[in-house]
Amino acid sequence: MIKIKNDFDLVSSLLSGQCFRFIKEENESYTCILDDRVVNIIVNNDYYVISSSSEENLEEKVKYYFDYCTNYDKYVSLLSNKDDYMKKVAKECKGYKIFNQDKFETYISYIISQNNNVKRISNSINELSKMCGKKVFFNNKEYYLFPTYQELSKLNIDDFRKCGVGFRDKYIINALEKIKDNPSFLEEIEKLNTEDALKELMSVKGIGLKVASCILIFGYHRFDVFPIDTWVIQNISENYKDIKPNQKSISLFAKEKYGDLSGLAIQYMYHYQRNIK
DNA sequence: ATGCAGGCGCGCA
DNA sequence: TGCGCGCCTGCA
Repeated sequence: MIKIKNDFDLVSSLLSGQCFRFIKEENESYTCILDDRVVNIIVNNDYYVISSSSEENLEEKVKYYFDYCTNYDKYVSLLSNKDDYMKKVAKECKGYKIFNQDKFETYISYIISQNNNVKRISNSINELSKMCGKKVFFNNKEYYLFPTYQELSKLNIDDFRKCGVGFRDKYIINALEKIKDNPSFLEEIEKLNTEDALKELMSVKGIGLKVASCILIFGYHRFDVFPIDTWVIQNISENYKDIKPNQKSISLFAKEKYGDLSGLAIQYMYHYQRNIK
């Protein structure tokens, strides 16, 4: 068991939709499956009290996952200087963080997320994990880690269907084949600039701009890519009257206005529109 | 109960 | 290049 400082908004960051593997317990604590272990987090005013199925490097692990290494205050103040509306949004989003999730897990999870709702996405991911992920016992309950590439590759198209991924079954297969052809595919993305990284991810049939952007921001912690969805379009059109409410103009606007932090800026707008306002 | 939920690929102009 | 359509499926 460890304690870490409660200096961000765990609950709203979890609920914002960036990760799919957490459970709210009856005692208001949260149980999350983080890569190689299960953790339970009790929220106190000053501390998060964290217990885990594995104590090994627990503090390091948790601090990395919940992004204690990034100085969000600096980003909030940089963004606040850009315009008045962003100043208001950033202030409200101060506690919102983008986690450091596993690349492979993000890659597969966001393929499943397309034209889908959070509940069913979580369901499918849990089923996949149950079918081939490692079983872990924690507090007398069983949990299943997200499968590794090797584990997931053992499944066939019917198995994916059984997990409820629907028509995305073939997209997952394509994504796995990409790694089969080039085992360091996901690592190589890291070295590319954002434009090339998007292009490379989109070379997988089943990954379009939206999914590729989600993978880069949530799996690679790239703060200069922005998944644009209806929430963001709504927010921009309500607050920036001279920007046309479509993908292209919003993308151009965000790049020019917020530069390297455009992804974080758009994420703040998304979060504000969907969860705070 | 029909359209939607954090899209995508395809076929057609 | 741009647009409309179908697609799994559970849920409001």
